[in-house]
Amino acid sequence: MFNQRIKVKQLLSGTATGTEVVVMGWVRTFRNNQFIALNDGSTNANIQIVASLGEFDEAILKRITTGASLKVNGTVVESLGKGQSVEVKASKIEILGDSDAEKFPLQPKKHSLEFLREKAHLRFRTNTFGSVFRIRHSLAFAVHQFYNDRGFVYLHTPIITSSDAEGAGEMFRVTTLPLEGAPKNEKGEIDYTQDFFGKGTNLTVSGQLEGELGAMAFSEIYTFGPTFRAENSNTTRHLAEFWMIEPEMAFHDIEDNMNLAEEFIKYLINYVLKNNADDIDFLDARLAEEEKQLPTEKRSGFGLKEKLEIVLSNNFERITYTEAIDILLNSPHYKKKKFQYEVKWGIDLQSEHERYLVEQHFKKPVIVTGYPAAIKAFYMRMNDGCEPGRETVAAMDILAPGIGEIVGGSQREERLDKLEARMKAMHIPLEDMSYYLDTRRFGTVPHAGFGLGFERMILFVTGMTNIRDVIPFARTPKNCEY
RNA sequence: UCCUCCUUAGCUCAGUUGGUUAGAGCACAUCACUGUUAAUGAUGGGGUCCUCCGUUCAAGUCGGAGAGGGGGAGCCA
Repeated sequence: MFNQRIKVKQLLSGTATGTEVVVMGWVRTFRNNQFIALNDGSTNANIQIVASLGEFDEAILKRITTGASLKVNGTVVESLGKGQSVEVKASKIEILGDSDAEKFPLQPKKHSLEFLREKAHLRFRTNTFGSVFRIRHSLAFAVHQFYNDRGFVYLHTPIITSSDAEGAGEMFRVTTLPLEGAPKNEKGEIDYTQDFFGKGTNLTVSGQLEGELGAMAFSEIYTFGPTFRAENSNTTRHLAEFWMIEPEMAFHDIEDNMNLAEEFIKYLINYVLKNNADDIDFLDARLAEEEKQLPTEKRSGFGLKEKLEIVLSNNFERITYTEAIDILLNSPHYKKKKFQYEVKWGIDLQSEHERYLVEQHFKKPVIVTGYPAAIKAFYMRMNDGCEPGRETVAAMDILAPGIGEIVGGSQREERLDKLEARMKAMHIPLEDMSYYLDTRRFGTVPHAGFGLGFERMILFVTGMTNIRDVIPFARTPKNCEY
């Protein structure tokens, strides 16, 4: 058995001096031909290995370079140096894997995130990405814990789908037909009846519709999986492949939906503050350092930890779309004509409008409800008693400082006649969606749900600003490395 | 897809009104030192100045096109 080692995190959290240990990890730096900073990914902290002068072959010491992997036998001792309380005095050092220091791209110095993005396979070995991806793991775990504790069933919705009615953007086609010389039908179109599934199929853009089918039996379900959008979006907030959490709840109205979403977000933040305190502290310090480089007017004014604690201790502001428009119209910003896009009832809120509401006006997360029906999806429930010409739906978006839309959800239209009318008006073929309409035909109930962009949540919690830095291997237009 | 900025050593960057042999720190090599904390000191090697085309006696520097990247916008999570 090889793995009889102690992890660095455990070793640093109070191993008695005098204990004989085996540690394994990768060299971060080798100082003074004596002191090895060894890291195994369990924490950003390194264990200092002391290779006392004269006790090791010159040939071995030569091979202890940044990036090399080591197995070290030694004794835990109180450190004589100042930077750490304990260290391991090595009795035996074995090189598991050499690392040519001239070619290894990571140096004991600050690298740009852009550079590390190109070295995505090695960036896990840096402090920043170590923290980010340990937090990503924790958040994923917390998602399951949150819903499991509340009796939700984790439903695996399909990744390959023949449904394209969601309309949430361009889809990636899934096919085994040859690109050249694909079979054609009489109309000269590609004949998908000869394709693998006998019809056209795509990668899913959302598990929501299937999620609704599950909620109509289990009462409460959630999905948590990858989704795919072939939109040519080149921003710090979009990926072609991203992960989404979509709970769907029977017997819930829009208010229940908001309550759950707010509770969920706070739960995730709280979980990470408790379980990843070191990583949050590191990212907090890193962000503070970055802020110092910025001109005063561009600084956010408070730290990462502070921001998360403010979110935890305040209720999310809840306003209607109509109120949001009024706030914008009465804002000094509007009166000074600083908005690039027109503000009037009926528009979709632009990024600049959302940012103003969240970052200038309320300075905390905001839930906007009751959007105009004309700009929202077919499955959202029509609000009753609307002014003619101002029909709204029971939609809700949660807007977060620095991120924008982090959650999008709605109460679903459970009334068959209204749903069918809406689908017809939006030219959605009812026959293709018969399975979906069955939930309204047989024991329909009020229900609601939302989607939380997992990577956007990670951005918020880590204070990172580019979504490509919070997913291990980012897929974006013109970029699919690894 | 649109707007905008950027691309100089392995990395982070400097490079004057266009002018001879393009610099610094880190990294790397050699030596010295040895309880260091991104160790330190000395010496040394290291360049398709993103690519192509053009202007000019002369282009890292000016112009055009292209590629890659950053930021913003649209779309959205």
